[in-house]
Amino acid sequence: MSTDRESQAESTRSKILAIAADEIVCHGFQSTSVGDILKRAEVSKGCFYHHFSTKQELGYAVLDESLSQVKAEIWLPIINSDNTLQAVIEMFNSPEKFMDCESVKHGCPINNLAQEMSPIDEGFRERIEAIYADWKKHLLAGLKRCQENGKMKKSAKADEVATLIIAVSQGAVGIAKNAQQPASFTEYTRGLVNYLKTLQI
Amino acid sequence: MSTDRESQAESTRSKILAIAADEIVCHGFQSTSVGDILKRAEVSKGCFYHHFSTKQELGYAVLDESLSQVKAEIWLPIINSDNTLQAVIEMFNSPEKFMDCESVKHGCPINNLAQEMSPIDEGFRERIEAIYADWKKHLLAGLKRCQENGKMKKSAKADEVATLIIAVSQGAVGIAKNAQQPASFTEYTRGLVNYLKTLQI
DNA sequence: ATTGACATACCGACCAGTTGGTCTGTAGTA
DNA sequence: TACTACAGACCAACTGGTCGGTATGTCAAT
Repeated sequence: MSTDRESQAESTRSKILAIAADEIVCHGFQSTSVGDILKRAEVSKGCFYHHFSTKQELGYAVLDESLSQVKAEIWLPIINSDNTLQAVIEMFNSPEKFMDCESVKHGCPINNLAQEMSPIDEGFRERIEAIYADWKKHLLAGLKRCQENGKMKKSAKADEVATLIIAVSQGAVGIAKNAQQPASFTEYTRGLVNYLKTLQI
Repeated sequence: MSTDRESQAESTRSKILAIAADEIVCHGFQSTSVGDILKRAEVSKGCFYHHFSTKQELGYAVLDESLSQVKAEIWLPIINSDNTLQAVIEMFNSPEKFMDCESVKHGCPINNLAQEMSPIDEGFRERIEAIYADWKKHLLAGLKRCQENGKMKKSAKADEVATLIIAVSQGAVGIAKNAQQPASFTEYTRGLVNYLKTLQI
């Protein structure tokens, strides 16, 4: 059967990918050593370079395949809610439901890569910009639905609210990462939450 | 005279410091090579390690002596204004007066170091947290002055506004850095500006 | 059913280049 | 003589990446 061998190979690949993702959030991309990934994954150098032609390609793969879960875990519930505005407020009120303490300390993996790699690697930049654009598009759609359903004041400009939410969340995640404690996230987010409440009907 | 020799040494030191600061904003701390600094500064290794005992100590010195000017250039005018709220709005409306195109591409140097080094080096973390706390303290004082002088609604909670401003500016700087164009800064900042205008009297 | 050609998945020694850092030495000054 | 300010050869550790080899499987021809 080809399946056994192929699925074995696939699991090796995803093992490398998962460990690489972890190493990258901990040390950043440039300071992540391929050698360290090999050790933790208990995989030979030949094996690694069979699956990924360069370290850069590994980085792209981590971004594409492993980090798409940020969207699924954090943004999708908000986007798909029938009351997006309320869902955003709840997320900021109870961040611990979405982010554990570890991820606060390491920050948003996408934001991390954005800050480190965007100025020096166009491949990273393009991918990350696409992610931000995607978030904004869906968040905006959700907010407009709120306005149509009478859950959000129509006087507010939905696109400005959407970008405000994204900017604050990225800023607060960064500040909380620096402080190394989740409480800072709440502190730097409270002003936005209270503003968003004034937009509710 | 001792002065000649000492001032010569001091200028060597500050030359290293300035070039190191530039290298660090361009490549991040960990990926900045001491060797590259030596080449650009036209200085020998012995000279470098005479002035700085380790690369880490150089990083601290850059943070303490070189990057603290960010405050002076951007925040001081806002903090010292007799109408801080208005000054903040103006800053967000005309960011090009405060940040040239280059600095948009490299992002806020302090935020860069925060994101890179805070989780792995307590010395960097402490210094950066102190800077943020300082910004917040002075911004808060400025906003309270606005309230007392009847330039800002007293119904707004000054501390929440202050943290909101900081979070948005950090988030927007990061997003603009990723987009590699100043226009994004304005886009992700507009929502805040319009909110701040509603607080003016 | 057996064989042999071929591909996949992996192994690990090896490589040139770079890293931060050390050490010995020296020119000028006090 | 002793100290400061520098010079630069040198070093071990580590970097990402290469390359020849091998074990294991697929598949077509016999």
